[in-house]
Amino acid sequence: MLASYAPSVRFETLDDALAALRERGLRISTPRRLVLEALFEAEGPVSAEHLARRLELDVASVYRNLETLERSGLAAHLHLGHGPSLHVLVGRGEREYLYCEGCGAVETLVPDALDRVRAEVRRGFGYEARFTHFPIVGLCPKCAASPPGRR
Amino acid sequence: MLASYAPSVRFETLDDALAALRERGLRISTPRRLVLEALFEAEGPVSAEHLARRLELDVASVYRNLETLERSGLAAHLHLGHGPSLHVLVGRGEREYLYCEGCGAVETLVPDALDRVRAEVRRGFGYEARFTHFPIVGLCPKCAASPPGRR
DNA sequence: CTGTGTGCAAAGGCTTTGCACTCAA
DNA sequence: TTGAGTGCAAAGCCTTTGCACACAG
Repeated sequence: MLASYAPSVRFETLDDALAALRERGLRISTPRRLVLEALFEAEGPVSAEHLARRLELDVASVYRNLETLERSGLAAHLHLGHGPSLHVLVGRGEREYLYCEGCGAVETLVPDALDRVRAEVRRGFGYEARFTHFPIVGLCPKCAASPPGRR
Repeated sequence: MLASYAPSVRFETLDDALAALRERGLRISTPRRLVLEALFEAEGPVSAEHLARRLELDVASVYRNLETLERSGLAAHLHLGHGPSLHVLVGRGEREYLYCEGCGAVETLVPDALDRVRAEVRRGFGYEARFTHFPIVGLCPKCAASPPGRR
């Protein structure tokens, strides 16, 4: 139980992901493969702009591919504060983050780390909270300790 | 205890707010007063565009005033899903919301409603979660019950 | 009178869309 | 061979900025 929002299928490897795309009748163009590889190699969530620059691809193509990957259940995007959307691979677990508004740090969480928080929201309001699209934002222990530091 | 992010000063009335602006050496122009009044009358968070249209003001002026109000601690903005930022008055308590990604419903919470959720985040990760800037997003009881309904 | 705040217009980030060409299947 | 996917360019949202004028204090 504790349904969570884990993907129903897990794509652990690049080949798994490519196979899934082929099964959907999608083609494996060079840009598409590059984007997918870059997501596999990424340390954390990345922006379309970042991928385009790093891979020397047109940003429009990157956006279209990210959308395709998202519709295929291979990738997802999330919002950390202001600025561009960030993209991650789905299927290897880590989909939830804690974002510190003080120092900008992003802490990657293991899959069920927020289950107790979700349970608390469910208990109080009946809402099934998702923290995948809009992660929990706050102040990390260090920033929470330092001077009031508004904003 | 349970510090929360309640404003240190409370502005219950329009006159309180106007006085606070004057104290800061800010002028009370007609557009500024209209924006403030509209925020006092608003049912919930509103966009700059909405205010501009409703008040027949230039949208740039609305944005500037919202920023001024925010810097003065009278207003705040938050992000509910995609789309424009939404603005609310600070100082009358309600600053936290639950947003349903299924049906778009926005549930306004009383000031300390999320204290137990915050406590759970603190307990688990040492983070001091803020839900004022990026509210908790999920599925309301009704949407959580209905078919899987991705997205 | 002074300079803060205004409307209008232009520009700036992020993202999407139109279009003709390329290349995966 | 053919249409899905590409690069390039333009446009679309949301928001900010520049500038000359207006008006609050």
